[in-house]
This record gives sequence, C-alpha cells and structure tokens, in this order.
Amino acid sequence: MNLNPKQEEAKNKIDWPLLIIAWAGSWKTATLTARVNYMIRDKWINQSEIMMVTFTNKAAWEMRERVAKTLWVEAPRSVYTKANFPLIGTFHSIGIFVLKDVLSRYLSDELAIWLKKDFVIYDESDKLSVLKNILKNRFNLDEKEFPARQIAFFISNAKNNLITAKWYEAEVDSSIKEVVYKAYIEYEKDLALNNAMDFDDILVKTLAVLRIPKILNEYQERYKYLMVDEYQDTNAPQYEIVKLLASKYNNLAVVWDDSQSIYSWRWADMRNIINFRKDYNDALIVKLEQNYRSTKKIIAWANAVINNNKSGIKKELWTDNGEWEHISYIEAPDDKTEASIIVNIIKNKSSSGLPQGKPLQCDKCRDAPCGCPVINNYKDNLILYRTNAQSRKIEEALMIANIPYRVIWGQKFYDRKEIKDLLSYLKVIHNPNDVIAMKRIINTPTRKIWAKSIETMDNYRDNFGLSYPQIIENIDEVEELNNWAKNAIKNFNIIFEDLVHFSHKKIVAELIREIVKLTKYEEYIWEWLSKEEKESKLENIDELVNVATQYNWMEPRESLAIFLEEVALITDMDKNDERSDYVTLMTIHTSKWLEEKRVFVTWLEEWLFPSFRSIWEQAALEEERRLMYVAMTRAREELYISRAKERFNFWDFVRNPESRFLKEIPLEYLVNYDLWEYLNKWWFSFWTSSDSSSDSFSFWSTSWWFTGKPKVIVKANNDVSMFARGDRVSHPKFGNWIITSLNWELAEIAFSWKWVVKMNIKIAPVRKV
DNA sequence: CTCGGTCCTTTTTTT
DNA sequence: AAGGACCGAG
Repeated sequence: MNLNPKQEEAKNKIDWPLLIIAWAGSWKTATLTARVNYMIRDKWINQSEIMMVTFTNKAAWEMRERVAKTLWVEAPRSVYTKANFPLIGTFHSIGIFVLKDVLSRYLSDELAIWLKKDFVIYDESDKLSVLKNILKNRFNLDEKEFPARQIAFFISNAKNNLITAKWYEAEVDSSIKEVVYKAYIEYEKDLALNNAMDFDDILVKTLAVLRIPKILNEYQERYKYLMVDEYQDTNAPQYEIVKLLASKYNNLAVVWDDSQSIYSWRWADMRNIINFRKDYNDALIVKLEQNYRSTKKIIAWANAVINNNKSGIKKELWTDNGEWEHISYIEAPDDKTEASIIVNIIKNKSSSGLPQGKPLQCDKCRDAPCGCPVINNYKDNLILYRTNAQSRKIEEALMIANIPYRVIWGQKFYDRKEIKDLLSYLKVIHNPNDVIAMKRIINTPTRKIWAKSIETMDNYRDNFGLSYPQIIENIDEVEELNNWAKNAIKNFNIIFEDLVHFSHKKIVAELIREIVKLTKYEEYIWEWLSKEEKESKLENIDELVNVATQYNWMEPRESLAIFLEEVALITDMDKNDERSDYVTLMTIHTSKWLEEKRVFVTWLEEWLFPSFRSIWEQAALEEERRLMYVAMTRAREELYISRAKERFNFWDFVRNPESRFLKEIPLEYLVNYDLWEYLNKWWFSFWTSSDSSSDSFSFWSTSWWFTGKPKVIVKANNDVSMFARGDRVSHPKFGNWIITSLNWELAEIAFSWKWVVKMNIKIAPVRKV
C-alpha cells in the first residue's frame, strides 16, 4: 500500500516525540504497521525494543497479524510469546506481562506491593461479592442504603485517580464516602489476602512497579520505541505509565482523535493530550485528515454532526471517494416496524439468501467500490445501537426473516454460570488462596457443604489468618463443625487434591474435562435444567475446552496460568470471526475498531440516543455526539439511520421526540425511506414467508460468543393443534411466554403483561410448558 | 435451623 | 439469565 505524504511523514519520524492526529478512516493502522516495518527493515531496530499499546485485544491481535505479515513471520498468539517480536497489547495485558516478569525476578518486599506471582484477576462480579461481604458481614450495613455497586464505583474512581485507600480519608465529605473509605481499606486487605487484583489494580500496580527507578530503567532500556493508539481514551494511570516509559528516550508516538473519545465513563481523560503537548513541546504533529473509508456524503454528514460540539478541534475530514448513495432516514411508526424495515432492506439487498447462492464478490470491491454490479452478502451489514438491550427487536425480525446473525456483547460468554464455575475451579487450582473462586465451587455441584460450614471457615480465616486450603486440610481441628459437615469437606478435599495433582501432568484443556468428570458437573446440570438449556450449557463447556486447546503447546501449569490471565481480559468481540455470512449487531462502543459496507444506526430518539443520563450536561452530551460520529463513520458506502415514534422500552411504551442529532444533519443528502409502499410489501412477504409449506425453514440463533458461527437451534415443525389460547410456552431465546391469541398458525405471545409478539407457531422454536 | 423452590428484579457504554 | 428475597417443608 502506498502512503500519502502525511502518512509517510508519520512513518519516518521514529526517534522523536510524535503526535499523529488521525481522524476516522484515515488508515492509521496501516500507517502504524508501515512504521513498525520501517523501524525494523530500514532502521535495523531490534524488534523486541518496540512496544505498541492498543485499546482492545482484538486490535492487538490484528496489529500483530499485520506486522507479522510485513516481516514474513508468523504472528505470535499473545503478548507472552517470547519470540523476537514487538510487544503489542492493551494496557491491561502489557501490565500483567510487566507484573509477572517483575514478580518472577524480585521479591514483593523490594517492589513494595503485596502481590505474589500467582495472582488472579477479579472481574466485576468477583469485586462486588467481595464488597457485599464486607458491607454486610463486617459493617452490617443496609444494602439499600449503601449499594455495593455504588461503593465499587467510588473505589474504582479513586484508583483511577491514583488515590490509595490510605489517602482516601482526605476525600471523605459525606456519609457515603465515610463508608467508601472504610470499605476501600477492607477491600484492599481482602484482595491482598487473596492475592488478587481487579482491573483497575492492573494499571495501578504496573505504575507502582515502574516507579521504582531500577525497574523503570530496565524497561526503558528494553522498550525504546513506544506507540500508543487511541490516546484520547487513556486515563490517569495509563498516562503516567506511558510518560515514565518514554521519559528516557522520548521515542513516543501517540495516535489521537478527540472526536472518537467515548470512554470518559471509564475515566479516560481528554486532558492527557494537553499534558502530552506540555511534556513534549517539541513534538512533531502530523495530521491525517484524508478519509479512505467512506463516501463523500457520509463524510459530509459526519462532519456536520461532530462540529456541533463546542469542545475539540474542528474537523476537516475529507475524501477522494465518490458520492454514491444518499443517506436514508427511516422514521417508523413503532419499534417492530423499524426492525422489520431494516431487516427487509438487508434481505432485498443481499444475494446470500438466494437458494443457489451465486458466486460472490468482485476482488476490487474489497478495497473500494469499483462500480461493478456488486453482489451483497449478509455480512456486509452492521446494525448499531446505543445499549446492548436494544438488540432484541431486531433479533426477532431477523429470526422471522430467517437471516443468520450474531450479536456481539461485551462480555457475556465468561459471565455464564457454567463457565464461571469451571473457571473458578481452575482459579482455585492455580491459586488456592482465591476465596471468591473457592466459595463459588466448594458446594458446586452440591456436596452438602452448606452456608453454616462456610461461615465457620470464614471465621477461622478471619481470626487466625488461615487460608481456605489450610483450614480444609486440617478440618478435624475445627471444633464448631460436626462430623457430618467435616466429612463433606473432606470429600471435597479429595477431589480438589486430585485435580491439583492432575494439573501438573496435563494441559489446561484436559484439566477442564477432568473437572467436569470428577465433579460430575454434567449430572449437576442434568438435574435442574430443561433440555435446550442443558444442551446450550454443554456446548458452552465444549467451547471453553476448545478455547483452552490454544494453549496445548505449553507446559501444563503454564498453560493453566496463561489461560486464566488471558481469559480475564478477553471479551466476546476479541475473537476472530471466520467470515461466515451473517449480519452483525453490536453497540456503537464495540464497533469502534471496525467498518462495514452498509451500516444501520438505530434508536435515534431523545432520551435513548442521546441517553437520558447525558442530556443534562454539556460534556456528557458531547460524548454522545462523538458516539454518533463514531457510528456514522463506520459506514463505507451506505448509511441508514432510524427511529421509531413509539417503542417498548424500560418495560413500557414510550414516545420520544426525534434525536437532536437528526436535526444536525444537513438535509441535502437525506432521503426519507418510503415507508408506506414498503410496508405493504413487507407485510405481504412477512406472512407469505412464514408459510407452512417451507419445510427447510430454520431459525438461526444468536451465537454471539466465541466461535462466531451462527447455529441452528430448532427446525421446528410444531403440531398447531397442540396449542391453545392461554397456554404457557417456552422459547429458547425469550424464555416463558403466554399465548394471548391464536388464529390458525398465527399466535400472539405475550412476554410480561404488555409486550406482545406475533409469531408463526408452526415454525417458531416454541414448546409447551 | 436449614434447605429448596418460586417469584421478582435487573440494563449504558467495557478493559 | 441469574442472584436475592421470601416462604413452606423437614
């Protein structure tokens, strides 16, 4: 790929502070790749002296891929690979990398942190259960008055502003902060006792370690060339980390775009750029303003919207691309119609659904529209919304139309009970001090170790400073427990020790299987679930094993440790998809790293987008507007924006005025979608397509997690006479419903008391309960 | 006291 | 979907 002069300039300045202002679609990733390649191939810089920080793991993966390609080597699978290759990862993964390295070479005392090498990472729910325990059992506080979530928020806020528990006292100015202060101290104690870190700690501890001159010096010498992408979304600890690392050689390049800063709620601080300018007042500034992604009309629109923001640099994004299609505005009467219209547009524009599936794709079109009669795939469509919960209506419409899709959620897969259970086993095997994990699994599956026994052990732990494994091993000494309880605990210990033993011999994938076997986890699932749920849980377990096989090439205990670390940071969106043909749905936040040929931006109503939480405050509102800008600039060729006059939201029907962002868009390119003509067609096709004669009709479900493979839940062919009005039916996706009306095959099914959905009961994957 | 079943609530955005 | 509250059975 040829770089333009600006990109070339950014590529060549490698031994000087550099600020790359790179606006949406300016091929900054390509520029960064070229820059790394230039360092290595032209300037003979040692590969392992280069560090690049990305915002997501997905971006890191892609970056490693791209860099590897230009170097003709295979891309390392993770940050941890010891090969001679640049270190490319997120702040969090690099932080863990640093901590592990340092902890293996120094004693914790020297580092002035309590962390030990086998630390674990607590996710949001682990964090909450630690806090709940503190608030309820130690402080005896009412959860309504002092919700754990809120306390967690304050603590997180403190950490990200680099305020330690000890120093928090100065912040106390209200009764809630009084509680926060006390809880913060206890919380830190608990983490230390469990050798655990939360997400914020990863950054804070990394910074703490780098503040030790000797260690800082080591790292400065090791990584002399630094690059930070998405610099506008860095927070205080991240800023400090970068500043320290770069302070010796000053070879720091940051990529920045204030119009795409959408993470202030995670304490991203836009002022970091001001600090950067102060720290490096001689930095070279390069502006990449040419957009290679979108059509002229889309760019003009996006510019118009973003320039309504008072703060930030004025955007002068431009492009050489053609004008192409107008942008369409869909103003639907209600949310169901909104979803139907979108789905129908996709259906009409896609050739993938055709029975004989024509050969797809013109090679030229991959990079830019070439004017050929382009054939469209489902995968060319990206549907965006403000919050995860908004995917539902669109999913329904897609299911009815039999279009494969996948929903990308932030985390989800690792939030599922069965996955958390199995991971907790792994965590306890890895680090027996992990109390949260221990408590989760000690009685899962049920082995009659009840709350009372656990409470007793907790007391021992608190009063004598013993760890759970120590207590369990010497359970006979615990006087408060009767023999019956002791035996239950001993039985657990037998399994546990077997597993620990096993973990030294076999890799983590096999260890997971062994856990399922020894704990009789399948039987446990068997007992309390319906068939579909059970199957999906078993599939999830298989998938977990599948993911774990990536670590097969390592030593057993190493595979366990690294698997756990990566799992803590991985989210749903990080997994590479296999380019199968499906429509993708996700939040705008998640979409930041990608682009698509045809993009739909939905729910453009006041209160929803911009969110009702943001409209009262200028700064928050401007962030919502940036979000709109990000959404629009994802589109390469076609952009649709939609709203519904009435919709079901927050458990009620609401009518909100159109979003202010709509009014900020210049009318000249706007086309109103022809609703009425279209609606007639749609209803017609809707009823005929759900005709019972289509035997091969199958429902595609969400398979938002890991594999990215859409899969068939049910090819239903129900006996309609089985159903009657008033029946309760269960749907694998939507749960239990009630049939409120039934007209031949067409049923109206109610979820809660107000929300009614029509579906064809013969083919819908429902069954009677 | 201890357990297990049922009903109710939850939801901004994610490393 | 899953944790918490609540209640009835043992």
